[in-house]
Amino acid sequence: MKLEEAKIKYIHTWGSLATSWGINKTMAQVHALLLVSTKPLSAEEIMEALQISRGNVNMNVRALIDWGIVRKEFVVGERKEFFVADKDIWELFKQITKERKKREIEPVLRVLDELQHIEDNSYDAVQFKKVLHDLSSVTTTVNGILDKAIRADEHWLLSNFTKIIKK
Amino acid sequence: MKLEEAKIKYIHTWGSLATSWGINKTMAQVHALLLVSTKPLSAEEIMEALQISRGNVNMNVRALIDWGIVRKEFVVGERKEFFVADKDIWELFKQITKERKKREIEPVLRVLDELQHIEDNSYDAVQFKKVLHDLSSVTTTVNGILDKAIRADEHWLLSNFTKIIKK
DNA sequence: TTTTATTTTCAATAATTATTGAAAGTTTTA
DNA sequence: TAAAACTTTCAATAATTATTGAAAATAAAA
Repeated sequence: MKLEEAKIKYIHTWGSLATSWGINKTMAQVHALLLVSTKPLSAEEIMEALQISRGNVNMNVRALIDWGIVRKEFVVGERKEFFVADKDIWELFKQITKERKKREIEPVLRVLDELQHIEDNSYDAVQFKKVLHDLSSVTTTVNGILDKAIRADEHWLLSNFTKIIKK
Repeated sequence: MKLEEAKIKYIHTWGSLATSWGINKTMAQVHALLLVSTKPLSAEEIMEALQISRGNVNMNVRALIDWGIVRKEFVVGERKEFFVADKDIWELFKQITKERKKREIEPVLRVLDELQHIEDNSYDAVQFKKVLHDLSSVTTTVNGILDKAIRADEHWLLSNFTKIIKK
C-alpha cells in the first residue's frame, strides 16, 4: 500500500467510527486530514482533499476550533487562513470527552436528580426512584472517570488505567 | 410533579441522550419504558405508551433482545408476548459497551494496525505512522478499560473507579 | 383443516441531519 | 476610497436514518 492510499483509508476509517458515535463524519475527516498533514492546510486544500464544499469546510473547521483541537496558523506571504491539528491525540481525546461530558452527560444528571424529588411514596414511585438512582450512579461514575481523565496529566489515563487493567 | 409525568420526562431525557451517542432514540425509549414499568408490557402497550407503530416496536424490541438487555416473559392466560427489562443498569451499560466495542472499536484497531505495515520510510510516512501509533494507543487503552469493565463483576466499575476517583 | 390472533417484514414515506453554493460580509491591498 | 481576496452565512437540497402500515408469515385455537 502506498502512503497516500493509507492516509485516505485512515481518514475514511476515522470518519465512519465518528458517524457511529454521533459525531459528524466530515468533522472527523477534516481533523484526521490535518493530523496526518505535514503542513498547515488552507480551506482550498481541505476542499480538494476531501472533495467537499467551501461552506462545509468552513463550518466543520470552526467547530473543530470551538472544540479546541484545531487552530489557525499564519503562513508567511499568504493572506488566507491555514489550519493545523496538534499531534497529541490524548489532547484530542480529552477535549472531546470534556465537551461531550458538559454538553450531554451533565444535563442528564441534572434531570435525573430533579426527578428524584417527586413527592410520591407509592410502590410504583419507589420503584421508579430506585431505577433513577441506579441510573444516576452509572452516569455519575462514568462522568467522574471522564472528569478525572481530563483534569489529569496528559498521560494519566494511559499510565494509571494500564496498571489497573493489568492487576 | 406527578409520577407519570416524571416517567415520561425520564423516557424522553434518555431518548435524547441516546440520539446524541448514535443510538436509536426509540430503542432507548422502549428500554426506559420497560425499566420503569412494574409489569411486563405487550407490543400494544408499548405502542400506546410511546405512540409509535407496531413495526417500530417490533424492530426495536428485537434489537434490545439481541443486545441481551430485554427478554420475553410469558403471562398466564395471555397468548401474546410480553417484554421485560431487568432492572440492573450496570448490566445495560456492560452490554452496550460490549457490543459497541466489538462492532466499532475493534475493527478500527485492525485497520490502524494494518496501516502500520506500509513499506515506506520517508519523513512523511514516518510521521504518519507516529500519528497512527498514538491513535492506536488511545484506542487500545479505551478498549482495554471497556474490556475490563464488562468482564468484571457487576459492580466492579462502580466500586473500583469510585475509589480511584476519590483518592 | 380453517379461522383467528399475533408477529414479522419491508417498500414507501417521513424526519432528521449534512452539504452545497451563491450572496452577503469582512479584511486587506492598491 | 474602490476593488480584490477571502470568509461566513444560511436557505435550498441532498443524503441518511427512522418510522409507518399493510401484506405475508407464523402460531394457536376452534
